[in-house]
Amino acid sequence: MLRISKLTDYATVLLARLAAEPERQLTAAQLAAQTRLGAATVSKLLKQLHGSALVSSTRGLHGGYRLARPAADISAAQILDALEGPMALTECAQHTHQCGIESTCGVGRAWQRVNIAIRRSLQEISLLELAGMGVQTTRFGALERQLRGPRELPVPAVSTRTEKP
Amino acid sequence: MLRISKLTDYATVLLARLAAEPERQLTAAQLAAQTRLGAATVSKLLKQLHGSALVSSTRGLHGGYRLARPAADISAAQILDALEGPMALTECAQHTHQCGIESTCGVGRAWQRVNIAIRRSLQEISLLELAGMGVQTTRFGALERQLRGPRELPVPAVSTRTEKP
DNA sequence: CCAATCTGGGACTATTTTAGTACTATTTAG
DNA sequence: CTAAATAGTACTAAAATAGTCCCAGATTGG
Repeated sequence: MLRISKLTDYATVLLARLAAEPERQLTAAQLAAQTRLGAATVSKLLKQLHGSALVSSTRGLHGGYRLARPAADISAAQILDALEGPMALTECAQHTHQCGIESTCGVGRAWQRVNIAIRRSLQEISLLELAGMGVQTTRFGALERQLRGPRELPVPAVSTRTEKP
Repeated sequence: MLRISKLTDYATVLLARLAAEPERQLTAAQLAAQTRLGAATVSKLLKQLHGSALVSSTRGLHGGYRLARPAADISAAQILDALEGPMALTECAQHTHQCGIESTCGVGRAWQRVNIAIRRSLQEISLLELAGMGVQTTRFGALERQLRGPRELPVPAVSTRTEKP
């Protein structure tokens, strides 16, 4: 349903935690405790984030993770990419095959454009904003502009992340 | 990967076919043949689209489907809604529970806003544009504006829908 | 009235994706 | 050397997605 996966959501929470204390180095276990997510899962996610160069790590005793760069320089798009691979709204946008439906397939092209537009929007949102550490002014640009409008902002529910420790 | 489901993609193709011949009434079988999708699948999709009032149907001999309203009045958001239900980027955006992570959960709120922004963008795109029957001028608004920019448009691949008839 | 041809609505199955776990290797401070 | 970390990989379980089938209801031509 055009939804991001739980893992991506978790990862954002982890990154937000790291962003809250940029100077400290936190271990996977600490982050698991703080976020109440499963230790194994947290560990896996951090590895992935490390692979995508969003966090840096030091191994060995007293090791841990921290953000690879300032939260302001990490975009939502990058987080998505790190966890879900380069995004493509439709399957056909990925391959280069021809499909049997030459006739109607301006459709593919159109979704593709939608795709790109969304992607660009996501690039404008930094981890700083996702973490609620605001500076809502400069960035959020296009998105924020659309949000301000005739309709009122719906009161958003608080997160419901459930997992057994 | 922030992707729409195959079925939604198929549905768009079907709608595009219908949009191409607004005056005719096409049967599920005809549409299946034209789009090369499985007859059963097409049938299911059309039922769903009918349920969401995107297409109208007449039963009995010489029955068939046609668009319920002009293609210009059907938005991408409506198509998404019809097939995937009201969209919510994260799981926590749906329920009203509290999650254990009160601390970091500006995150939920932020995704929520992203969500709404994307949704609003999708509302600006009509089936007419998705079908490649353009009038790219008036609508596409915010999205199109973002697309025009420093970067050049990547050449999009043609659709690769595969299914055995 | 009857048969043919449609749509309508479920129920069901297979496949794919996602989520979560476990185990082993490697690094490093003390 | 050892304890506490990360790194890598493989595996399992669960859930969502995709696709199929069947039968009931509607309509129309003969």
